[in-house]
This record gives sequence, structure tokens and C-alpha cells, in this order.
Amino acid sequence: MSTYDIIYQIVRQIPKGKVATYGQVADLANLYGKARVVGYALYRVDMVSDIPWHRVINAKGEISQSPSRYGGDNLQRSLLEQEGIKFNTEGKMNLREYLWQPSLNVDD
DNA sequence: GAAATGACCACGA
DNA sequence: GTCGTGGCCATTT
Repeated sequence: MSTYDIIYQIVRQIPKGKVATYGQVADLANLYGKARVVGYALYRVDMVSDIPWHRVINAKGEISQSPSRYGGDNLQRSLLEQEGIKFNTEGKMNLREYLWQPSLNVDD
């Protein structure tokens, strides 16, 4: 158990068709200002995990990616499109529409 | 134990 | 609203 696991819990709670920013997840994980830790967690997460990492994006409403990722950027976008999310020419999405509104339940 | 890494955010312009 | 810089902190090696 560690800060890491908390992040997974949050990401798992992201409903389908919605997306959350790192800052949002970090805040929910009680890690306000430590968004980098969230990024690190998703960086270590595997696609085979139960974590919908593709629903986590940066504050700009865009998909972030790692330089050493297996072209996951393309995959992630496809997954989000399957969720019903559409991207504009800039490859961004409408956060006003798709941004997940987290619940206030800190714990189960 | 210390240095390096990391998918970022807040802030100022 | 975007872009550039600083800094936060945990995880990894």
C-alpha cells in the first residue's frame, strides 16, 4: 500500500465516456500539487492492468505520452473514441463536456 | 543512502 | 486561451 495504490483507486473510479486530468486525480488522491506522482504511477502501469489509464489526460485536455511508449498515443485516442469522446483537429477534447466530475467520497 | 527520473501543474507573460 | 520556466514529490536504480 502506498500513494501509488491510491492513484489506481481513483483512476479505476473514472466512469466510461469521461476523462480526468492528472491534477484532478492527484487532488482526489490527496496529492494536490503532486501531479507528477500520478504521471509516474501511470507510467509504471501496464495496459493489462485494470486501470483505465487512457482516461487520464493532462490539464490541456490532450493526451500525454511517454517517449518510450509503444505508440500508445494512437491506441489511447482510439480507446477514448470508443468511449464516445471526440477529438478536434488539435487532438484535444472538450474538457467542459468530457471532464469527469469526481464524487466527494474519499473512501469506500 | 543519494542521484536520476517522470504520462505534470501552477504561475507569470 | 496558450507558451515558457520552476518546483513539487514519490518511485526507481
